[in-house]
Amino acid sequence: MYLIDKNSKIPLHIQLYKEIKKEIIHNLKVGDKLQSIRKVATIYNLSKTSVESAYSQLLAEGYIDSYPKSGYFVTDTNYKNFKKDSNIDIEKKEQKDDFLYDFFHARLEKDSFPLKLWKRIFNKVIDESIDFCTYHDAKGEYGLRLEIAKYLIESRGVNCNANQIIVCNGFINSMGLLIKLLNKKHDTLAIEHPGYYAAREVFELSNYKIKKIPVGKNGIDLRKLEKSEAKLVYITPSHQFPTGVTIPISNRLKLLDWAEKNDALIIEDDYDSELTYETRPIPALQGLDRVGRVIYVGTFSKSLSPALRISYLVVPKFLLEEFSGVFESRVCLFTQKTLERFMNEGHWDRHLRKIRTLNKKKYNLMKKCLEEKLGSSMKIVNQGGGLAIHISPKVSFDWNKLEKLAIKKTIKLHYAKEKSGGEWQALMMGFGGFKEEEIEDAVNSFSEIWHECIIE
Amino acid sequence: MYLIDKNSKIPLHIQLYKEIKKEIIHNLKVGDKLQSIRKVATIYNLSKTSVESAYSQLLAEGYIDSYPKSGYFVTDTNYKNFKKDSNIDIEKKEQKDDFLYDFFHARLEKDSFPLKLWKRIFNKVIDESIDFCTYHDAKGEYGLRLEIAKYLIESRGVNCNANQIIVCNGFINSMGLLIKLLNKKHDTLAIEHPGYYAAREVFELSNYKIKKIPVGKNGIDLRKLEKSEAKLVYITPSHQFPTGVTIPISNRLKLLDWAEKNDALIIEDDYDSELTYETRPIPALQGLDRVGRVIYVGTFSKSLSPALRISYLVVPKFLLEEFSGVFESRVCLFTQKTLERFMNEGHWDRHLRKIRTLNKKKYNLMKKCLEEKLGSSMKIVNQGGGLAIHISPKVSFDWNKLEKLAIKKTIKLHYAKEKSGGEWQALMMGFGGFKEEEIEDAVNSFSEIWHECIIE
DNA sequence: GGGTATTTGTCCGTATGTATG
DNA sequence: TCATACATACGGACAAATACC
Repeated sequence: MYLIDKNSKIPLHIQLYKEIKKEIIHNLKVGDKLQSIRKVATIYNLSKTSVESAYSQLLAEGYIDSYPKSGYFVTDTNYKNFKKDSNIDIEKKEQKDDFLYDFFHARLEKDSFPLKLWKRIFNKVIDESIDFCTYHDAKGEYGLRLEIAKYLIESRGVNCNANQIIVCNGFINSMGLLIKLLNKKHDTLAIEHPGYYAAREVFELSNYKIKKIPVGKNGIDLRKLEKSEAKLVYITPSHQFPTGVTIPISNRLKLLDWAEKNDALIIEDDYDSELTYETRPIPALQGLDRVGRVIYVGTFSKSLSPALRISYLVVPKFLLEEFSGVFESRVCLFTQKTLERFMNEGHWDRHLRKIRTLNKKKYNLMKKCLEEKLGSSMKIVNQGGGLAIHISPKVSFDWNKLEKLAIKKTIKLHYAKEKSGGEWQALMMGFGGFKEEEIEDAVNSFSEIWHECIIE
Repeated sequence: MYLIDKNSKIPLHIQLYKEIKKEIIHNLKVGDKLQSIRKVATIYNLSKTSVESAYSQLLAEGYIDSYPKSGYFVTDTNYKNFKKDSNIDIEKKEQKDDFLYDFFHARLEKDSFPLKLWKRIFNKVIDESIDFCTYHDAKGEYGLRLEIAKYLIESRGVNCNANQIIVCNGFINSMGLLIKLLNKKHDTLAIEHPGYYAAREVFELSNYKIKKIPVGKNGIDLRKLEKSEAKLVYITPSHQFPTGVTIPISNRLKLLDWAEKNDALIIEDDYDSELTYETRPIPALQGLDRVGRVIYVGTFSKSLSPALRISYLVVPKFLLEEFSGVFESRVCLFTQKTLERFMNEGHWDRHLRKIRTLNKKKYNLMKKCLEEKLGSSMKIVNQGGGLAIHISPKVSFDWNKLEKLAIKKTIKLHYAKEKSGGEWQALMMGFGGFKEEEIEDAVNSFSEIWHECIIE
């Protein structure tokens, strides 16, 4: 006896389908005959179509077989699987630690992702019924690569075409791919010091030897780079991480010279180019490269959403062939197509303009608040663009106490501790993750613990 | 065959109306019966209403007559001369290097991806406004990992919990991650021969030494595996690729013994487990493992869509810590969340049941067609599950000619050429990518060239 | 045991409700 | 508000399998 509720919101054929499925799983044996469509329709006062459609769903899912003009019979494929009687020993989800304020520089403001828009575009994309059943271009969808190339040429002065773009799946994936390409020719990486730790770690994990090259006020020390004899260097020329310095044009040319003479390669990470708000943004180093020694690395994680998992490489043409072979597309096709359309319809440009304006406002506010609250006890170490203001104390200061107090107050601070040449210790007061209206409160909270650490 | 463009701004019923009108004028005779509304709706994936409305317009304009409960028939008033040669703007389809028939085993039937459903669930997910602005769990979303664990436990007999699952971004990415983990402890991989070339290539690319171990009728040769002294082996125990053999329980236990004694690891690739249709599927090797020597590899590419880029690893607990650190989430959050919900609401189970049922049907049809068309000139090499029937000629046969003819007819054939022990050459007649109604035509076309290659 | 009435799956046309933009 | 597209629900027509006389 099936329970069918005519007043339920659940359609009749679905109700019936579920009831019969239950019956098959619990009470019926292989080969048992189901009641005929007409019989069920009569008994439960349903139309034949409803019953028919319930049966046909069960048929499609393999619960029953149909023998035309004869009846429906329970199939032999309803194995009880391997279900253990006990429920899964679900271990507790690891508790994510949450902070009151996190001064990390490369955070995105909550709700900055254009959800509504993304939804609309996604729906358009999915209605276009692309072929989701075959494998796709290993470098990423051509249309998306084209949009990225257009953007890079126009906004970053990069010199490339769509075929040089490879869509990856986040910064680390980009680096991983690169390493796969290079590891037959390179085993040593030169990297700025202080520099981006995550890049160093990826290469270290792949057993690269790391040569730390100091960073001066004109960026990486070229003489020491030359002396290191490395043939591969990772740099952040537009805004050095974490110092924020920019390599001037003269040094850029020297760097390219170095690469050409030594048959070396330069990995240019343009990590925060989308976020800065200079009136005259610095074009990419790659655009100056005439001989194909620069590999350009970019990402949408910091400007759009880290949850999308889209980044890209721009590789010199001579390296292109190496990417064919076992490599495969890395990013969900829906996401690629949606981003392609997002860019193509101009939303990307609009989005960037929006966050740039916002970041400029936030930078000014952050600076004002810091100066007001910390006043003469602090000096600002770097002033350039970027999403953080680096400060250090002008007075005797107890760094250890600061760390402890910050933990106690659940304020996450970020230090630039590495030493390059002389001692270099600063706090990176990032504002990327704060909303405009949060900044004052955040600085206030920080100011309280800061002042406690000043040694009289 | 009507051309219906779902993207077009022209309403579907209008498009259909025009197409049918064209058909009536050019190809149909008075009294010919049109296909039923339901049939057309199914074939072109339209709603019955759209078709009905096209038909009713044709009815109104006198192209067809309706005989209720019986069908629509072409009337005798279709004067051919009033038709204007209006703009024949049928767009050219992009010419992909497409095959007439591709007998690859692991293809998905076109349109098998549940687009509508996916769209609906995606919209639900995006309306929940998750936090898209922070970085997420590096192993993959917890909820999704839980769903995968539930599925693996119940349907594959895998012994795991959600924390052992790591969401990756396709088979090669899974392997890449694994290699990163292992390369400090392993440099040699044992692999079945013949075996899955893509797995071998990934390891080769990472400079692994490869030991090819022959496959017998009980799967990988255990004695030779032992003699190889490898400490890492890649196998496909449920359906060996490409021979289709299954490792029996006795050998599975021996394999696990070997791993335990030699402190070795087993990579179990369960690549086609979702697709097969045996009444009693073979549980995973991993489920027998009591000491944590098995790494289980699975994917959604073959059962749902390769465009999603979702695969997963199940790693033994002792390896888990190694995965923290620089690794980062690999799959678009939207996609993860959508899949999580897709599984949670039971659609995954239903989807699997459907494709299994379909595959069973297709297997039977394929076998029947092959036997009918090739008859005594062929013998079936393997009969087990899987998505291909392996055949080889029983008569003198010109393999070279077959290859050439296949190219000429744009039929893509797949060979199992590798020799293991004795000569072993077979054609893998895969049916995964065909729709049910295509199989007969595909085999017919193949049969034509097959017979030309028989040497009298 | 052979013809006939009934049952049965399947295909069909139609009407109405509902979500979407 | 309106058109479009789809989901839900109804009952008729048909041919083959089955049961019955």
